[in-house]
Amino acid sequence: MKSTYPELPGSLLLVEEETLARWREDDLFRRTLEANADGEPFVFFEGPPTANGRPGLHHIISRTIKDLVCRHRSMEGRSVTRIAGWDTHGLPVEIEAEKKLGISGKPEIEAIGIARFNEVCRESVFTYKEEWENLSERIGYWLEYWRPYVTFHTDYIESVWWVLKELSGSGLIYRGHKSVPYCPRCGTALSSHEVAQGYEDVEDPSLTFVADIVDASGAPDPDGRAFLVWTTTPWTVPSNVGLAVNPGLTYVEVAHDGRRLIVAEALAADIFGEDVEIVARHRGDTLAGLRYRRPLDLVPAPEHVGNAWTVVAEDFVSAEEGTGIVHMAPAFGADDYAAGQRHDLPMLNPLDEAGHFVESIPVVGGMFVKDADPLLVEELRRGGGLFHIGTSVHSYPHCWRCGSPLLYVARDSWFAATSTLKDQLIANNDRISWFPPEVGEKRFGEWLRGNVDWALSRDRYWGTPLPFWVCDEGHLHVVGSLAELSELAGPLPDDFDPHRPFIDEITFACPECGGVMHRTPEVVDVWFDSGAMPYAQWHYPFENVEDFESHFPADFICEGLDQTRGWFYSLLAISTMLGRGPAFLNVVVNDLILDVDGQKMSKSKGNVVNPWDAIGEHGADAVRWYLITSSSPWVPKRYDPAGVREASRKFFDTLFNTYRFFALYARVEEWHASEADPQPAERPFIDRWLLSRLDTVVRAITEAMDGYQITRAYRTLGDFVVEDLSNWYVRRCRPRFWGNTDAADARAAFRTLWDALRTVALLAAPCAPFSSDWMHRALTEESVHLQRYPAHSGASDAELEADMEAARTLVSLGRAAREDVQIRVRQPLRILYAVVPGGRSLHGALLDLVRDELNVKSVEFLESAEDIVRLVARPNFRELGPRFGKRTQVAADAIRGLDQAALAAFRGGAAVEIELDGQRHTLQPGDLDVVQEATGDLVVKEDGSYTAALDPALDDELRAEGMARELVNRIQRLRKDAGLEITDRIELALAGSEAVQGAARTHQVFIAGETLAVSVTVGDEGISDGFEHVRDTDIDGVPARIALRASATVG
RNA sequence: GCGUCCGUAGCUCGGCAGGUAGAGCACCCGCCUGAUACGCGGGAGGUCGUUGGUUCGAGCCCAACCGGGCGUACCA
Repeated sequence: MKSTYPELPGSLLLVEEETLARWREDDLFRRTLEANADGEPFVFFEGPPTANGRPGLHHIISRTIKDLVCRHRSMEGRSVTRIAGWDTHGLPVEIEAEKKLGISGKPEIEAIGIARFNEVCRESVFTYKEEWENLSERIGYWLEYWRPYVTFHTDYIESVWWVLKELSGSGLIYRGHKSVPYCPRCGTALSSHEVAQGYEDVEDPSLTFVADIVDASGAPDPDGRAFLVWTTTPWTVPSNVGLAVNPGLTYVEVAHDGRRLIVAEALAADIFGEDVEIVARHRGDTLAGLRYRRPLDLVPAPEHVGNAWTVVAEDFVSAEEGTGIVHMAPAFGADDYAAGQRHDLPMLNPLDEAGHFVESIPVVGGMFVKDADPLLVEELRRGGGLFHIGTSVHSYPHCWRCGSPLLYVARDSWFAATSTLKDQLIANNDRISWFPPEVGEKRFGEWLRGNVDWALSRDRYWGTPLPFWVCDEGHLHVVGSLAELSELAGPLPDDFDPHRPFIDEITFACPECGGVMHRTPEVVDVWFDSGAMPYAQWHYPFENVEDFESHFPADFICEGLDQTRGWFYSLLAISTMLGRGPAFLNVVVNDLILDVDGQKMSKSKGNVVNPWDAIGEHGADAVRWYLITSSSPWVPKRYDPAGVREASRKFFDTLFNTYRFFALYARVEEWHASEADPQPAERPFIDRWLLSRLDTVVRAITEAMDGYQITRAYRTLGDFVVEDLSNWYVRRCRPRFWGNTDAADARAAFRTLWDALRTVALLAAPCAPFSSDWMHRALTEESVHLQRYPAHSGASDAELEADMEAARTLVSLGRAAREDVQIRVRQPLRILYAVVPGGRSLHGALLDLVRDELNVKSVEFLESAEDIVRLVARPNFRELGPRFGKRTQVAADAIRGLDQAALAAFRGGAAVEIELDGQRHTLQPGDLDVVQEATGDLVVKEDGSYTAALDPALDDELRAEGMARELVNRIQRLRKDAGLEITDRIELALAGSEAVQGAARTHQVFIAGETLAVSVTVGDEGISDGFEHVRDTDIDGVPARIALRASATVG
């Protein structure tokens, strides 16, 4: 049994500190895992962050959601495995290492040596590991950091190899020569989802050049005809080997400066102006096969010329932009490459690995491509081939890590043939529930429908080495395990590190031809690492086979929207290629966190919020609560510290105050939950109401949580705590908690409030794990995180709740009426007339409650006072619409026009008709509401179908009572100022005008009772020297004198 | 360009299968002040981005447009 109810620490921050210490002491997280070890699994996958970057505020939102969902399921008894993960390979790490070593680019890396370079990578991988772990702990994100999966660990790599071997076995791995996005700085190709991360608007040259037509022998065209060609990449012009036209478009020859320039007809006016001189017209297909002189003769002609420098017909050519004639450089463009293959166009690639022209090229040798643009334009001008040069802004892909503009270059790469499984990818995606759905259906769905093969290889150093060995004959052997490798190549050392450069040295005899097999030098795309985590986190299939089977697929994952093409895709692509269906079944997507002004947070803008600052200022629970309740996770969220403060004040302060109230009196009265507490059915109306509300709230929250509508769930809880629990239940029930002579009633009140607080703690636990745990321990001495989440019992009573709703609405209206006539609530009034929709009327305790709240002697429901009532018809469009169609408004007008007698009759159940265009229609009960409006000297307030009419008339009796209440109010203030304890008894003397004295005498017993006065004397003569505290005061202009002293009588 | 989300009171956001606009904060007025330097009540404040359309009736459905975010795309 609870010995006592502890004081709340002074702030949320202190509550969190204290709770965090308890968790550490109790090793609580592990205990929750152990408690549910035999429960039905709820499978969660942690998307691995890179620990060589610091965690930001945006990480807090997804981590809060992850934690919230996992805690919720855990409280439902599910066994939730929450293995941490670290993404440790790839370009981000390598770039960091380059900086650390003060080098840049592949030649410098290789000069230092791959061994040394990778050593630095390995060291930097965990730079911020501790900060991540500490932040996770501080925000209450429970994750099994003691057994993380780490993508550079040998076991992990071995599982990735296994995956690759499986894929290879299914014929999904191939080496291809394709045009791929290529980062010249990093010297490697990128996958399409990496490219998607780096689009930026840039200003590029807009170049239009001339390509003179020649005949088969190379002689100029006798008519001086030439093509006009547009490009935004002048550096590709030396590599031009073809022009493409659309076979179906019409092209025109335009006389211009002695030449006849060919462009698409649709664009002629844009290029030459309205008064173009058109000399001839051609269909595109008739132009195909024409030869032209290459615009720049810098790159040596290839050995196999093929159809170089001829016009080809391609459907992708449009007349939207440029000239309608497309410059083709198959070495630098996917369309160009494909068309080149079709038409036997050669590839001219004068670039080195770093995107520089090779030294042997005249004019631009050794230059970076983008820097060469102006020189090439100048070169064109000199040869007479320049038509126009300008600039245009368009969005262009950049390296997602280093920011260099990407080049599209035809290169050898390893691919996974995902596009052959497009239908399965789509089918598997259909089995995933996305929150919000449109991300899955639209954004991700579109992406899948446009799926291209996954370029897996990276020409880099720090990554999972591709386990592909190739011999001179071109035979491929994929190694799927370390055991297999040692079988082929001899024993491996115990501490074998599968990374480069060591792995590169391993060779073995080709199983097919006996030749020497060397490992292909590339490493794998990091996204492949992370997408393989479902298997590799268990070192599957080498170990933990059962663990893996019971933890696939994930029931739930949650990451930022930016992972749509990242982790979400790699998980699905790999599981689909393995034939295992979707890797996850539910995914919550969160959007960006913006600053107060809606700007993206970025270091350059200096508007980044440090998560430690946010938590240090407001507390983790407040930040968590704010992030969850301010708006749905999937809409961009503006982070507003003022909003966090408000959330904190509103929810946490209210909840804490409610606890303080409970604890204060529970201590005084020494109440503890026990069998002696009355059963709910035996408790007063308001207790049963609160318990009903609680059950309704539990049901609503459960439904919302099950549907991953966590924002809705916690808004519901917040509203309950503030509106129902604190502002209504506690406020109404305050007197029941102290000095209550009805012991059963006191027990009922304490028990109800205790139950409510405890249930709120349980419900809040997933979202606000610290304060809920503090409170739950304070109430029960047990951690909230080892309890079961509340299940709704069906105890809710809709009638009860509707009655209370009606009462609260009437109270609200009554207050508004008092406001109108400026009569404060302390002044009693005679009567309130009330109308409640549906003919509901209130009785008993509820009626007392309304009378008490409004301080009126009686409340009458208007059936009994029809002489002061006017009936008003309110048409119900929902019913009338379907019945009257176009004439709904006419019918509504007719109903509004019904007279008092007709309405009274209708209310009484008689048949009433309206006439429309000569036709009579009998009104059905649902067609209209008959509402009563008060008339006369009453103050009337309405809200929907509610009406409250207050009689503001005062008489002497009411005035005296009002005065008595004012006196009580002043006496209480004086008591407080005098420093008396709540329970101290006093001796009281009152004096003042006739009104004061009269009221004091009439209501002496009342005043004494309210103020704990053992004696009351009235009149000036009563105030003698013996009173320590004397005060002259003023009650609405009436002077009064109050005197009191502590009584010797023990209370 | 295409796609998607968003646009509702000064600010942050609700608005449940279309039935005639809400909450919180801030502001103003009042009340309360023996759990709560907090609370309560009230008030003012909106042509629901614009324009059309469907409908008896549109914040909600459709179309176009405007503004913003994000995504996407090697249209050279």
